[in-house]
Amino acid sequence: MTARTHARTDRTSKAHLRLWLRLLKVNRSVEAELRERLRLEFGTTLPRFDVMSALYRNPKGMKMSELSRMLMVSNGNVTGIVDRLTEDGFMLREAVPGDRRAARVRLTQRGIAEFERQAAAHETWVSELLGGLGPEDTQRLADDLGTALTLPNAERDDA
Amino acid sequence: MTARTHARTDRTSKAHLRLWLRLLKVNRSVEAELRERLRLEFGTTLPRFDVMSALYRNPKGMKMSELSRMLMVSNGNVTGIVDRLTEDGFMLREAVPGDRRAARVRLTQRGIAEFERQAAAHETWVSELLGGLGPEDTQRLADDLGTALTLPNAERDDA
DNA sequence: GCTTAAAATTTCAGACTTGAAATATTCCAG
DNA sequence: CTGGAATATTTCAAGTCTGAAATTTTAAGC
Repeated sequence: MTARTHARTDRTSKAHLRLWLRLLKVNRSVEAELRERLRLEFGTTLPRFDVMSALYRNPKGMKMSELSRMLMVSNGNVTGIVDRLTEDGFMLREAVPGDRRAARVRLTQRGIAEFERQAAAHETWVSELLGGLGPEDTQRLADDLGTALTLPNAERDDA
Repeated sequence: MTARTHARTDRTSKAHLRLWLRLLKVNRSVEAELRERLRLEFGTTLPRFDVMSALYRNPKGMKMSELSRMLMVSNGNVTGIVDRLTEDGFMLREAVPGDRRAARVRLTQRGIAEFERQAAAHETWVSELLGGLGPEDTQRLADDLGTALTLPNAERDDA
């Protein structure tokens, strides 16, 4: 390791750090705004929206563990959110035929209808909040972010 | 509004949405990994690290409301985190001379020393996690993200 | 001086989140 | 078929987070 190598490494890690802080700020700003609007317009929260979104894309339902893995949150966390959404009549737990341990969760008709209203507004809001980026920059950013992660977390679920 | 305009608008908002989902995934992956490592290596959490980081950059201390604004979290949230960090001897509350409502919070010597250890590891980790990006991509991404937000949240605090 | 609005902070209830422990069930080697 | 590892989920304690209400102090107008 020469002094020159150290300098280059250090500069790169500083750049990575700067990028991370930017990313964090954009993320927090957008999330804060989305949270506020979901609360005011639909009386719901971001985690609830996320769960409903995952189930909307999987009409046949998902096991709790699948939900947990896709959303990258803990098992216990999903339990509580699904509990509350179930109380509200937006989803329900079904038994899995071959396995009495597992439960399959899916949206009710009411849940589907409600989510469609929310999703339409959500897409508009996101586009508004990221409005500073034209189509080309947006495309390029999305692509670059796809290659950003070193971890083996890049699953093919965003086709 | 012609059909053509609608199509272009729709395509752009879909691209924004795709970007937002990518950003969310990168953010969650990196945060999950950083949280895990902070817990295992230092027995601390991301929110605690964030508060200490803000105070490290402001050695003279910050008011609770300044902390809250900079970190984009609620006032009540900061209160609890500062309480616990104070119990641990990493920071302390001082009276503000001219204003008996306000309190200034700053790191203790022990807090400074502890944060410096954490920050060094943190920078290494972030760079490792974003290792898929070379210096040029990193720079460009950071710049693009800086122009992403439409909201008036882009303060000049990341020099 | 008095009153009232504004500002700084804390408190609070409720939701979200984690990691670990507890439960229940399935799978499998012997 | 039986004991134990593995899997699916829930429960739990503790911390994080929010938005609103309460508290305390300051500032401003009259």
